[in-house]
Amino acid sequence: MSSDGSQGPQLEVAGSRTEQIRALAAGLFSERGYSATTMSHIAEAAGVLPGSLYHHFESKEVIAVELLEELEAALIAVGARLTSERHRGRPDERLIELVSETMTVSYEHPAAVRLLMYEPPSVATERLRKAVTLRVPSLERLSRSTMNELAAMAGVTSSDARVTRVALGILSLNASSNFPHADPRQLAEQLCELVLWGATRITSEVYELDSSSALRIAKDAVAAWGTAPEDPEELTAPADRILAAGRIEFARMGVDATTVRDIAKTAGVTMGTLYRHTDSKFTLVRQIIDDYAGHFDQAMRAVLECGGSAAEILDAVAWVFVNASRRFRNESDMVKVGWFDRDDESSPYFQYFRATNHRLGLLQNLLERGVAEGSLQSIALAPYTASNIRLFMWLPYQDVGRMSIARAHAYLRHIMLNGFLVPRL
Amino acid sequence: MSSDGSQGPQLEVAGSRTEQIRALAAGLFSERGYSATTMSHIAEAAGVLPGSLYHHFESKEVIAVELLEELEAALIAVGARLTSERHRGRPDERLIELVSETMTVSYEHPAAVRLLMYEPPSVATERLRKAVTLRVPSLERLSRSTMNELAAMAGVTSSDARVTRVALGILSLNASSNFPHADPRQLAEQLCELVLWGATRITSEVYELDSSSALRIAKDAVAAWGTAPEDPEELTAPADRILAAGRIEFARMGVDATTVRDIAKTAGVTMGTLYRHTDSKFTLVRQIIDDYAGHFDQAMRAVLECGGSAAEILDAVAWVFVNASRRFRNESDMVKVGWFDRDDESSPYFQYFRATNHRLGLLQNLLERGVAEGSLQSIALAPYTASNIRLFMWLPYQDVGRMSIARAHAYLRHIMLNGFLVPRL
DNA sequence: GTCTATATATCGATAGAC
DNA sequence: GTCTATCGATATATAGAC
Repeated sequence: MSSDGSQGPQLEVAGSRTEQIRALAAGLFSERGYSATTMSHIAEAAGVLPGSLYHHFESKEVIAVELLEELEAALIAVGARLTSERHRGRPDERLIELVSETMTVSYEHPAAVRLLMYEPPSVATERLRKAVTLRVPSLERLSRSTMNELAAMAGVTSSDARVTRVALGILSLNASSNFPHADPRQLAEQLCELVLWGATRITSEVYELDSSSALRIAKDAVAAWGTAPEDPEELTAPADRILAAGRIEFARMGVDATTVRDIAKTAGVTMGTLYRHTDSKFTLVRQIIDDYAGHFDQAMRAVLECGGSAAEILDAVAWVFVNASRRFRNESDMVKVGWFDRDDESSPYFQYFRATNHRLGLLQNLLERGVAEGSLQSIALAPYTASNIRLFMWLPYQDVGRMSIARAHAYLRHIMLNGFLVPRL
Repeated sequence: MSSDGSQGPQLEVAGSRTEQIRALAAGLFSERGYSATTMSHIAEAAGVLPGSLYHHFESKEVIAVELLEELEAALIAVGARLTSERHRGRPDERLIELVSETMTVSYEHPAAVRLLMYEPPSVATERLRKAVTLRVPSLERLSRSTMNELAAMAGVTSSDARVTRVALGILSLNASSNFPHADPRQLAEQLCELVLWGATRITSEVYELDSSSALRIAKDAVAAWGTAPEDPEELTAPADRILAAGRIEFARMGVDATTVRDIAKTAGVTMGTLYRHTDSKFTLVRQIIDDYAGHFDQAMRAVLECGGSAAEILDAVAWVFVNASRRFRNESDMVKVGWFDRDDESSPYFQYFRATNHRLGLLQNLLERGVAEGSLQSIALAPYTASNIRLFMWLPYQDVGRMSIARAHAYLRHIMLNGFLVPRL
């Protein structure tokens, strides 16, 4: 169009007004989230009135759809490029390349990544739902073949290969959310090294872990959580019904998209009753998160401070994580979204993330101690390792690989301590 | 529910708040029309804020749907009642009863009638569209059997019976719109007498009408209208394309619901271009209506003032009407909606309806002259007769009976001059 | 059942670049 | 003369809270 050779004005270049505004919207979406960003915010950023945005986009939602399409296109481009370079280099290097390139795309499209991974699609219309289910067959093929090659070399089961591949895919795409300021190459290398080679140096220790006192402490602490009666129908006290309803609805739709009316309905109470038992939606979120945080923190601290070997404690931590992501499935979904408000003191998640941060420090100390003791490899001291371990353990393996608690724990024990490349016995 | 015998407060009686507000909305819809009535207007009438209305109705549209359902229920009730009284009385009296009862319902549900007949359903969602296609089988059966009985008695064709039945149905339901303050019984009697027995006394005159000078004048005037090139695509001048697009869109969607963008799109021009050729949507409506009004008025006046016999002129007027409702089909649809603003000086239809009113006076004079001459029956002097004649001639017979111009004119000639009960030769 | 606040969206109309 | 981007006003609707 703009290269038709005539001397006419060539306006349809990259920086069209629509693209400018889309980019501004992307910035706001990635900072504040989709629902918290209003058309007025976007308009203000663009220096126009809200109504004027509708000259450029037919709705707020299509902005999101377009951003997701850009992300998809970028991933397809990476897939195409890497496919043409297939078989160049060693498989572990190619894996790092794959992860690194995906992470680079993640950093280039943080708004879309946030939309994709953190904003529950239940709120959206068909169009957005479709845009959110993004498929990149070329990248999937590539990661499958690379992991299978690695697995074949090392004699690892194809099941482990599959779970590990999916886990790496999630963590790669989430890079820009999880590590807002990291270098994708460096991050990819550290994550892959951790996963491929694990954190320990002495693999023979592994087989003593089942009887470690750290694990016993972890199991006791987890058992103390009890089981959550998740169904509000089964509860009698209105306050409990409301909390149970909140857990379900907040997790399902996201806190922003869940209305107080939704919760009242699920709880089987009227709005009036609801407001007699809680003072605000904010408080409700706080109660749910604080309850969860208390249980989780208690278990984690008991384990982290128990004085076992670094490897034993790491293994016990894995137990806590695997159990927490099931017992507190709803709460995990909530804090996943809340992650973006982690530094906002007025956020209901603020306390939770402060505690998380503190525990991350304890994990870091643990890793340092392990290296000093000689039980952990020095890779454990790389800047992102503690976070990578936490994120890797935190994945919902019940979905990723339809794994039972025992299998998920065994898998994590193996990956964390031996690494993917060591065959399991 | 409220008669459960307990001593609890019995609040859910007929005048619930929701019903009160629906009634207020009905009043506004019937006065100002559906699209011109905003939720703020309704809220103001109810003494609440606009948002509060959504406690009672999930949307503005469902208010309309509910009103239409009330109308439908009322008609079904009439159908049931009259069905149980079937075969009582003479068929002409039963016809009057049927029309009268339908008109009574029309007066009790003026808002729904307006929605049903005057607000084009193209703007609505599926739900309203469905509510607008209202069927009352019992009433249809009843009117069919009554008309067939009359037809059989008089030896009239079943085709005439069908067209007449549909025409009476439309005019009955529209009574509250067409005659805001009439008595339904009286109106029904006059309409039925006109239709059953016609306006003339001397039926032999009829067969001279084809060569009357009034009819020749009417035919010449109609021929002078030329044919309208309705498709904007075929026009080159932007101004003409815009007018043609306006005619189509305004008629299809109603003026209120048609946006300037719609017109620009149909005309194949941009908004900027449109506004260089017309100054406002209002002006566009005016231009279309005034053009139509000019053509129509010229023909009508030529005929009404031509000095033939009353019967001849009435016949010639029928020719003009039948042709106008085809040649100016779109404009007819527009003024049908505009009818409600007929007394509003700021309406684009104001001039048109002033002229209409003036012509109605001329028609009235004509009828009086006919009675004085002895060619028309004295029924022609009843208060609503001139209006009834106008409305009856004005019906779109191309739809009502899929009739050609010639057949529609012959039908009207027969009904107006001889009445339904005289068989056609 | 209502309030207050505010969100998304529509629409008539216009300014101004080209 | 045409099109892009915009304004200003306002509509429908939602949501938290009481």
